[in-house]
Amino acid sequence: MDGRTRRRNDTRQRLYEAAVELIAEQGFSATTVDDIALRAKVAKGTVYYNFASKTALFEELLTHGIGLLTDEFRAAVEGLPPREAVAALVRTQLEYIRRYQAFAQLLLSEMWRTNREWQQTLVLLREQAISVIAETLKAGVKAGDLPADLDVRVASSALFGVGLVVAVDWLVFQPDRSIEEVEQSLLNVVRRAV
Amino acid sequence: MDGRTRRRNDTRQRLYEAAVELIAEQGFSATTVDDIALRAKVAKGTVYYNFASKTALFEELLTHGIGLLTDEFRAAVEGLPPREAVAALVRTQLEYIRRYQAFAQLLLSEMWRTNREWQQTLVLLREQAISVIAETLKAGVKAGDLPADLDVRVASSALFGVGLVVAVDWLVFQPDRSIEEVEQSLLNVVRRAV
Amino acid sequence: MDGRTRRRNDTRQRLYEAAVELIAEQGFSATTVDDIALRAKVAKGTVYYNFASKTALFEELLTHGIGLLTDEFRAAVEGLPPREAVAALVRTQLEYIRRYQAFAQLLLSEMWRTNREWQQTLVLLREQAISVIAETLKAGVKAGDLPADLDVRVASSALFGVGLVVAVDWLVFQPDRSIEEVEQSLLNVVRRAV
Amino acid sequence: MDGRTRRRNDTRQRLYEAAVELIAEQGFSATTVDDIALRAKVAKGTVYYNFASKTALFEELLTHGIGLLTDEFRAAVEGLPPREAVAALVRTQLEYIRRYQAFAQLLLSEMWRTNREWQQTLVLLREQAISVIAETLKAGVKAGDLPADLDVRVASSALFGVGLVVAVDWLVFQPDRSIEEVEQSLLNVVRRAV
DNA sequence: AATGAATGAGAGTTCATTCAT
DNA sequence: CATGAATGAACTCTCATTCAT
Repeated sequence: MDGRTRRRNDTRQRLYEAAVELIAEQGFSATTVDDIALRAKVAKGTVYYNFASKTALFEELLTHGIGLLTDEFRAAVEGLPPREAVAALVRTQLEYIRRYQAFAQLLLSEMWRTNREWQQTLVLLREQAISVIAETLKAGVKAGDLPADLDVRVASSALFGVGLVVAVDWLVFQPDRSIEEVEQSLLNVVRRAV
Repeated sequence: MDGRTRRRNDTRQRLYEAAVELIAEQGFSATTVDDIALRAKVAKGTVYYNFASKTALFEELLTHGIGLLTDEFRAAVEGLPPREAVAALVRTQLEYIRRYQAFAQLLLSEMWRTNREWQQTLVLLREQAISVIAETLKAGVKAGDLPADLDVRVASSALFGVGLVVAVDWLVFQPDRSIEEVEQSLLNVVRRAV
Repeated sequence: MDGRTRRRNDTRQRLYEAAVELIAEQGFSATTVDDIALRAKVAKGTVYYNFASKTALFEELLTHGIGLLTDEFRAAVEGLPPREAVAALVRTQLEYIRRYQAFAQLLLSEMWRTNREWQQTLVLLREQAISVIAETLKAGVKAGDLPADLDVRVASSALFGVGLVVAVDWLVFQPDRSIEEVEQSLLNVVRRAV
Repeated sequence: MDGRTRRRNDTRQRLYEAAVELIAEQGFSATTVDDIALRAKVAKGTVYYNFASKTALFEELLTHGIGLLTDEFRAAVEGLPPREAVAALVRTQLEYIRRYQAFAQLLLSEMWRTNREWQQTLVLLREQAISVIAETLKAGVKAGDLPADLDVRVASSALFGVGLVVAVDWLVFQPDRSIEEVEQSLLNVVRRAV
């Protein structure tokens, strides 16, 4: 990687971060390209030098963020027996949300919208992340470690949503409490529930 | 109420409904006043004759919607013993979300944002609704029906969020499943959890 | 005049007064029909019941106001010898401006504009008022009481303008000084000048 | 100054000129931003790229214009004995008004309004310009060249107003007469008056 | 690789005017 | 004679996007 490419990657990274934070706070529409450029400390034109459009920047950002989560999900369950794998998923999600709080907020706000340009992209990405959960649950049912009548589709979707909403709620409204407490409570509930 | 007042209230009601639906689908910023007027079948100026601004319309709408939920929560727990009261809250929330799906979607999208004009209003309203849950849980702990070590603040907040996200997820992504299933699963989980 | 007509005249008078004050303060365009109705304590529709349009209200108001001034000019010079007549005109103008301060401000603001709807009306009215001054000066020149080389057209126009600007300046920026002082200064200057 | 800065200053200058002319003709409220952009031959957005708001453009314009007049006043009286200095002020003002006719018209229309956003700015600027006149008169009184009982505050204010109204009246209603005549008449009157 | 002045379509808002009551 | 809810054209202002430098 030569100097130019490195510089460019730097700029792109700064733009990603600026965009995630701002969109988490205000939403996509309310965040202007001027805002993003200002926070990333580049000129407005630079945004368009690096991304085709505001929407493209957002979509790349979604893909990047959820791809990361999916990868971490995959790594977490690798080789674990079903019940431990479920616990690992919960821990991984919480950990991820703590690290990328703004991105999590953004997901929570956009995931259950309809009629947005990037809806299709988002649905696909969601599917991707949830499928790791679903596979884990399916394996558990097959192995007899989880109840045979567990509705895998509903359960994996709910697991994902619950983790997201509980963690973000904690970060936004009760930031004084330790994440371990939240993790413990969630794990307890999940263990009893499945 | 004279003819004029009735006409005006009609108009306001139509505007509420149009705005809720559109904002649920697209978010506040992406929804234009033209859109709202068009769907409510009034002229754009009429929106401004009835509300001071787009933001004011949204705030009145939030106040109205959450006020309704809070009232239903209050009515639901009236005179019930703790564990039944908790179940009643869950049922009420799901019922409410089913009836006012668009409003629920809107809440899910806006509730965990920060830095928006109406944030303060929203935090207050949230407090209002959640306080009914908190009181119910507190009474249950006091009566010995719920675990003595239950963290009421975390639990009520989580209960509210989980209901919201699971129900909306169901409405958006799995509308083919019956609400009773969802209710049953949620009740099971909640019962075990508390 | 029956009860109805009296009531109507009342309303019209109130609207006149409200409009004059507001237009003096803010100008014609910046004054809204809502403002006028509010200050006159009538409903907005009432303005349109009494006047064809905002512009018509303003034109009637100009005609009425300058007509009054012209009449007072005429009455003031009646039968006086030239030099006394000039003094009388100055005194009359000041007196008038003191009584109808808002209207005078309004005149000062609109009289030297160009390209406005009512420009033609205003020019005509101005001519009307100034012609009384011009006739007085002409008679003075003829009688040998005023310099033979006095440019009547320039002088009458200047006399009118100077009186207006000095008086309004006094009312707006030096309201603590007595009108007699202003009158005395003006009379001195005018006497020496002609 | 680089190319970009030069381009931008060009644009700002063109906008100043377009705005002055239009506001002089029609007044501030009746002049639209579209009008201004059209006459300056730039896009509407460019107005807002260069000025925060229509009001801000107007205020900058006022500051710029009266600053210029004040500077010329200062340069004109520099080193002159009192009576000559007064004559120089009159000549300077007339010359200025002839050069910037539209701005003078605008001043005449706005200076004696009340209750406008920029009123405070205008009062301050007026003070600035008039203070040069006042200082000149004060020096004359001190030197014994002007009557000891001259009310400096009233006189300087009147001098400013009279010059403005007479010159603008001449430009608007008697553009056929030469400026020298007007200057001569004004100088005569002023000389006798003080 | 980056910049920032300029653009114009489209957003929120205002307001003179109409009309059913 | 008077009202005030409703209207829509026209306004001020915003912002994603372009492009010459």
